[in-house]
Amino acid sequence: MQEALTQEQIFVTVDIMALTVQDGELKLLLSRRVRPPDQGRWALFGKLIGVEETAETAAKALLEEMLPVREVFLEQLYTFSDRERDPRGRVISIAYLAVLPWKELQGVLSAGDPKLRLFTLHADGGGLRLGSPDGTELTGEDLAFDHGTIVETGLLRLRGKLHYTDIAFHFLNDTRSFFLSELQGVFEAVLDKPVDGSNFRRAMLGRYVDTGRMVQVEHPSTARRRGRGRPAALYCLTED
Amino acid sequence: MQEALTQEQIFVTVDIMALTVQDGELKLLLSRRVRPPDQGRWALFGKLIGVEETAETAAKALLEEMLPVREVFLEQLYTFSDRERDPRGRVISIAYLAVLPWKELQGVLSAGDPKLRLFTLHADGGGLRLGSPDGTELTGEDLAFDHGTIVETGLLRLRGKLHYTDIAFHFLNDTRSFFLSELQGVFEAVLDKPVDGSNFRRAMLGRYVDTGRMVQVEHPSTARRRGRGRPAALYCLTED
DNA sequence: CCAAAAGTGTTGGTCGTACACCCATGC
DNA sequence: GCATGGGTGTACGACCAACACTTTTGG
Repeated sequence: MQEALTQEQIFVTVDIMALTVQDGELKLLLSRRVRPPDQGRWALFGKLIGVEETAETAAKALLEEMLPVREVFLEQLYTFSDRERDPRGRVISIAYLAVLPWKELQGVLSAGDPKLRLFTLHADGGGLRLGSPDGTELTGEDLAFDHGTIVETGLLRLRGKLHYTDIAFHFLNDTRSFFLSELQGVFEAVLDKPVDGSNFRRAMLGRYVDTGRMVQVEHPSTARRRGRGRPAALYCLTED
Repeated sequence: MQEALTQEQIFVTVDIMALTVQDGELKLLLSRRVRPPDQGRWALFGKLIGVEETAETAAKALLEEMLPVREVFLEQLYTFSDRERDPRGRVISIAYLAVLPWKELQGVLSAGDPKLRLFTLHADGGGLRLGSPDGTELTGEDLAFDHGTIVETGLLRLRGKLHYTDIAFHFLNDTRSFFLSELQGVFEAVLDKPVDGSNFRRAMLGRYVDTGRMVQVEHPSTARRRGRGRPAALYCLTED
């Protein structure tokens, strides 16, 4: 006979830190809380996990609640369990990092829900700096609960993983047709500093083209013009 | 008025993957389960989180239950939430990685509790291989619950962090008096492959001695003899 | 007892890769 | 103005060779 488990109630939630790159800037999707606690503050998306859900599936479900069905990059970040992180009780949060192409979000945001907003995300030196087009400037402290801490953790993780994983590609609107400069723009937005084009090109060509994971699909000379400057080559990510 | 939370009962536990290096081999501390489910199988240490505990403090408390009070390296690994991971119900586990100097464990193990055992840990290619001095050979599948998965995750994380963190030092019996070869032994045990002594020395001297985080405390010529071969220099980790 | 061998610690070099930084060229 | 390519210097790891100092071995 196996014993039954007994434990005082602990609530378990998932929180999603949804990121995208728009206009060369890293942006974080936040929602304004409409009720206490922390009413009126900006927060990550979160929900309680159902008994029939894993943390993964709960996070996916939460994302799909607001986005058209589509596969997005989702990765577990860290689990936060400070006693005072939620005044409603003992709430443990499993935080996830989501990476979205800007085009995915465009539709959702153009609906004009004032409770949803994209904030530019910077973290030079001490803390976070969040900005919105209407001039609002926030720090990590201004976010609801411990969400400032979560965002800091996520940003560090993202920056680290940029170099040795394929995570940057998930920011692209179309992985089957993009310029290297677009990819470079993602790197620059995430790292929040300029990247040397020459080295970047060499690195990507060596890491992806030489291994067949990426191919040039259109030669610049045959392409239609796309704005100023020398036409760029189009690349396509191959799936395997 | 803030709403009360309601959620069907989900249990939250911490599980600890405790590692040490002994005789040039990476070893994992496991305990044999004395009751169902998975009775008789080897498992990580785990316990339910109390309402007054954070995951961190719960993990620390669990470690101290079996070890003399002392600070050990402890780091959150990942949170596992598969629905079928525990037949007793909906149990989510926050897994922690603990790094212990062999000398810390020696006392506990010499007590002779047959429910505790150190297994050598290898992971070449496909899966895990766990070995014990009595000839027992296990794979990840043989462990209780999903603990095989947890151990794989932890090992990958440890190997990655070895290079850009100070985690290796936590395996040392005495961080105030050690040989570089001992530290190199830790690297070789964790990575499970030989490490070039020349580069290792250069890297450590550059990374730690030149920055003042490590100092040579005894010149070989003035040292008492310590076995065969050329006498080695003693180093000491400075705290800051 | 002494000399050679074997084991361990330490230092040095070369080579290829990768990145920072700069400059040149094509369109 | 932007995309692309080339070149130099530096840092670091893989791999190799030599040397320093000790214990062990065996005549």
